[in-house]
Amino acid sequence: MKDNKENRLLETAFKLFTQKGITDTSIQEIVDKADVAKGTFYIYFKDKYEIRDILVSRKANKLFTDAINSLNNSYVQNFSDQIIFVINYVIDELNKTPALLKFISKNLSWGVYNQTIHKLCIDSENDENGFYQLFINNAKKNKIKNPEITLFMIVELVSSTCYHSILYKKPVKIDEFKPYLYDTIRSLLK
Amino acid sequence: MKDNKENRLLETAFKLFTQKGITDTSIQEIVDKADVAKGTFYIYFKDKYEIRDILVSRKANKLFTDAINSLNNSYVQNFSDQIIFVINYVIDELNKTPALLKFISKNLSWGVYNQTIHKLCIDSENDENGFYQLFINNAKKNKIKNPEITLFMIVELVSSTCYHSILYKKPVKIDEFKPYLYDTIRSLLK
Amino acid sequence: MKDNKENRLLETAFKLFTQKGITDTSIQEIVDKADVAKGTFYIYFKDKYEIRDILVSRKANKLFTDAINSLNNSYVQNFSDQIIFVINYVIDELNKTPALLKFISKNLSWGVYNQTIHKLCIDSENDENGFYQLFINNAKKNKIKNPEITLFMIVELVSSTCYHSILYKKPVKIDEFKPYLYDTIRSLLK
Amino acid sequence: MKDNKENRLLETAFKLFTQKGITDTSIQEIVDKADVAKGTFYIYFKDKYEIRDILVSRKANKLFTDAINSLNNSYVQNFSDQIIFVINYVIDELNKTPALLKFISKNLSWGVYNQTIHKLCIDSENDENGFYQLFINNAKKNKIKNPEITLFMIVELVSSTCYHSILYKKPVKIDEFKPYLYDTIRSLLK
DNA sequence: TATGAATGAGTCTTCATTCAT
DNA sequence: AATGAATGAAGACTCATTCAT
Repeated sequence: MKDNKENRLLETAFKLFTQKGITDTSIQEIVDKADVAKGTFYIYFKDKYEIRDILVSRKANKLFTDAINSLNNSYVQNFSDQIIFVINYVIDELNKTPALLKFISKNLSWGVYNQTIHKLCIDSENDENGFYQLFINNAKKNKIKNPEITLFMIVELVSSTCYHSILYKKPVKIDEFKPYLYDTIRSLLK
Repeated sequence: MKDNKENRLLETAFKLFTQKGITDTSIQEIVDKADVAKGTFYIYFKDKYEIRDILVSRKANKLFTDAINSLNNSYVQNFSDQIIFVINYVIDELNKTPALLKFISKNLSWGVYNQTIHKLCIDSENDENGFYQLFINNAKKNKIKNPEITLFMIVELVSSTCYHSILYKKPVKIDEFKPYLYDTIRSLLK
Repeated sequence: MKDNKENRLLETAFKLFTQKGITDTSIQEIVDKADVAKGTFYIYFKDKYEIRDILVSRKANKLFTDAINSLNNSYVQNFSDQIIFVINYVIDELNKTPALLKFISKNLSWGVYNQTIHKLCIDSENDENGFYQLFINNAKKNKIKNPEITLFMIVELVSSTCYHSILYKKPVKIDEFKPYLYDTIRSLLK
Repeated sequence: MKDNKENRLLETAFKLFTQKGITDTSIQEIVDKADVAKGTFYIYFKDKYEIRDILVSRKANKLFTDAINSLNNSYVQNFSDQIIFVINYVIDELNKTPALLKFISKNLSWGVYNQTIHKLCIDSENDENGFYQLFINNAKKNKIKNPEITLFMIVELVSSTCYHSILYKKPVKIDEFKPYLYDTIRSLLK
């Protein structure tokens, strides 16, 4: 990641967005902390919201790619185990950086999520590489009736419950919650 | 509900909040559409966010109360059936008014939800009346291991998936999605 | 002083004016603390500034009247001693209630002061009673060249220096300052 | 003084402050008359009161510096004469621009005055240059018992009486008043 | 590319004043 | 005489966006 002005703006915006929310972050603040002139912002971005979308996409992509890469470097073969491996990787990452969790959750709508997933798939040369492909392909082999709906439920259940469990430790902390979550996922994959 | 200025402000704010979001709604707009002077707003509310909190609480309370009342007027006896009855009632209501769904979802955090639930319980004369009590009590009788965590997963799964299914009809419409959802809930209650 | 609404408003306004200044005191605050309706304010007073003027006049009048009465009850005969007696009385009173000093100083312009003095004179049945008459008459007897200008200098010197000395204890406290002040006044009266 | 926006704002604010007082001058009015956009005001100043403080300091400093410079260019040697020379210079200046007198008087408290005087002293290379130093040093040589208190009385007497004499010509015009004032000062310096 | 002074529309908030009851 | 809900003008302040350099 080069230290050019564009990247400085992106990273500074990310810090501020996660610290105080998008609404409470002004462009003035971003350019000040990025040590860049105000006009420069408008050379690279249309407005605050463009920078937000780029960030969500970047950060989410990296998270998924890392998870898939990690899976590929492992020797996990069983389908359910693979899915839970990926989910567990992502949960652990988000548990390390709750600010990232908050940011992605607040801004990663199902639409954007789908786009992101879709992009990951079509961007990867090999169809097998993406999480979506991994899931759909294997789901068919495992005779899951409606893979897309099952994936939808898993994604929503995981993201929604972990959001609260990680950020507010309610009703229990994430480590305590994981067994219940993974049990439920396994039962959904049968 | 009387047509006094306070209520006009509340209802106008609700319309605008659901149409364009809280951030993009100005107090000027609220008072203009409510046909009330600007100063009048500040007689009744501290700011935009106070009006939001009152609305979330009001609307959510009504939804749950109506659902429980409807259950009490029915003859559904089985625990799982009761839970699904309540959920189905709420889903149908929200499906009729997607704006309400959007508004509550965006603003009803787990904390506020818990408070709302809690209030519903302690306000009711009979302990059995609230949804939370209904769930916890029956869950024990049905030997569910950790009722609170199970409820948490159900609530998050339902709210998160229905949000997308109702509002964006993705991945499928709510009517098509219901069977999958209720199956999953039943399996969680075993 | 009867506890009617008019007096409640006056006394409440005085408290607030001395505590936080006139600009920072709203009519709302006055009526709230006076436990009176907002409209009632406008029955008795035109606006904030009318209440201020009434207060200044009342408070200043009382101060001077008390001082003169005290002088009349004493056996001080010498002219300089009488003047200093009155000044000392006023200084001691203001030193007890610095809020009153601040309030009067900020609002008792030379014009209003003159009016006040004038009123005191014409309102009193006996010409000899007022401070102004006391000064002018005796000054002539004592062959002071220009009594009015001398009084002007004394009044301004006393009010200006005591304001700082009492309120800020700068450059010295009032008790330490008094000897210098009274010496100067005596030399002005020669 | 360059005709940039900052200076235009300062000078416009000064005019308005002296004409109608600070409270009755709105920022909108300042920027309108300065022919500058509203936002520009906030680039240079935090609020109305920052602009006031800058103005008081600037104007008062200039007045004192000019007076001292004028004294240094003269051949007045006697202590009392020097003090009266400076006072007379300042009175004449303020008499030319009563608005400046009003503005400084209302805002130059003893504290700020002292600071201003102090600054003038420590900023000058030669200790003898400031008015305060001039006074204190010579007062000692002239065996004045308490120079600081004497200066205090002179400053307060001069400012308070001249304020009324210049602005309201009461009880007499400044030219008529000067002899009495200077006599009093001379007697204070003995 | 890069700058940052300047803009001015837009927002929140206060508060003196009115008036129907 | 008393009320207090309602008004809306007026003010402070913010900030995304532009543009001449």
